[in-house]
Amino acid sequence: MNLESVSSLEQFKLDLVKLEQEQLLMLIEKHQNLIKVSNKTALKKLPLLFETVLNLGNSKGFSATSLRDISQATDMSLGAIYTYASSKEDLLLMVNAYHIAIIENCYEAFGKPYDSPFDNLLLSIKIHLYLSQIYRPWFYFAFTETKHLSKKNIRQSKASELKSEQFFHNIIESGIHDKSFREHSSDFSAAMVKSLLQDWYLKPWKYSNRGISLEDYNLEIKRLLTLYLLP
Amino acid sequence: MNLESVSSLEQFKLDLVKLEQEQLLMLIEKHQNLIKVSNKTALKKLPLLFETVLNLGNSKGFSATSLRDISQATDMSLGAIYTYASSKEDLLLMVNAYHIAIIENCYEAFGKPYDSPFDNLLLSIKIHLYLSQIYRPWFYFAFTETKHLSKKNIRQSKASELKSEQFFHNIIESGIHDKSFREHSSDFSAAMVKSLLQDWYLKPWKYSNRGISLEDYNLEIKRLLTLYLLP
DNA sequence: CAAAAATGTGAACGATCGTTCATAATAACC
DNA sequence: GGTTATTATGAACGATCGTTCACATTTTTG
Repeated sequence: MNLESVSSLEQFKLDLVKLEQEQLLMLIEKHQNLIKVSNKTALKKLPLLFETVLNLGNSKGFSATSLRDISQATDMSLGAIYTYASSKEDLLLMVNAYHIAIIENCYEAFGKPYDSPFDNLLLSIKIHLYLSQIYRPWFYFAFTETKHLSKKNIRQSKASELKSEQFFHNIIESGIHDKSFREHSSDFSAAMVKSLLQDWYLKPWKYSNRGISLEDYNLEIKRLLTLYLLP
Repeated sequence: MNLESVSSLEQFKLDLVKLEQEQLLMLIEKHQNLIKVSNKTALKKLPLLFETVLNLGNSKGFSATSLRDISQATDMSLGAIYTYASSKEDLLLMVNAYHIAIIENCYEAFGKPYDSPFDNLLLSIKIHLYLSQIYRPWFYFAFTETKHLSKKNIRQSKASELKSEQFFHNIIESGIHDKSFREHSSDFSAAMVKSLLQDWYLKPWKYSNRGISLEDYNLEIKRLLTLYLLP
């Protein structure tokens, strides 16, 4: 993952594949005590299982989704599912851990490469938009189904949320500090950016109905921030 | 409900009481065929039932909430609950219908009283913030639990969402038309306003942790829109 | 290709779910 | 205050849930 990856959504998607494989393998090794099949077999079938959990979970809710639903949708028997995950809750945990790992890794891979805070801000926004476009089912799932996690995992989830907001916050602070940004509340500014990014994956139907593309949306955010942040 | 109601959250809350009673009674009359007790009895006990559904639903999800949970939390027997609602789904429908009725009524009561589009916009924002503060449990519930409704009700829910966004959209359009606003995309501007309002009730913990009050938040939105919309 | 290892199968189990209903308790009425 | 109308109760029922496990099938190995 490098600055060229972010030249288009397609390029970004391509460059993600390697990271996905790595993270999936790491996940399997971490949960080895709960997985009864070999790494190779798990690597092959877990993606389908994850995809199905997200699809069914997003359409009828995770707790309303039965293992029989998942079994039918994946063409795996009930017993087979239990060789890839030790329980229904475990399935949830793995789906979350997998996506969180990819996303956090992706953020770290880019960092803040530019001198200009504004450019760094725009880059982070683009990355976030791309990620939420590609993993939209998970972003939506994570938002609406966090309540089914344990208290510890809910805390972790909120922390991760704050961490990414802190990322925007820091960039904005540095812009205010070097006088390239107006003196706004960086708390509010960061929250605003996050809420705009959120709207994109929480209400996709709104934007697709209006024929607003990802690039359009990205551009509008840029226009807004230009007027709001730059003197 | 009039312009004085919006002078403070407390005043707003007071003025809502009458509307709440009216709408609850209308709801009961509408669902009379599914309610086995007298209007008077229903009027007395439904609010507790609604509150409990929202509380439990928001903490563990609606489909993971059993009628035995609700029974325990309300000190009503299983049988008693079935004299106020004919099924679990009905409970959900009534909670939704009740709150939607109040909120839509509230919006209609105010309309667009000012000549200046900017003033009308600020008023609508304040009303929305007040409503989402008072009925936060429902706003959150409606957002995360829509998927448990029937397809018809989901369509209705999205329509209601779009309707309220259209309200902001129209105000912004009129501002652009009379040259008091800059020439932005009113689609994006309206979506931005909505997503900011959403963040307030979807992530309340974020703002309370930072000691940001409702009035603070309202003011920040005003500052943003001043820079973004006004020439 | 036969033996061994790995993976897949789905009937069966106990728990819990939404819902009903015969009956008890309470309130309303004259 | 006795009678009727209204509301409350919770054991019981069938359906469905997550999970297990004895066994069948497939793949790998030597």
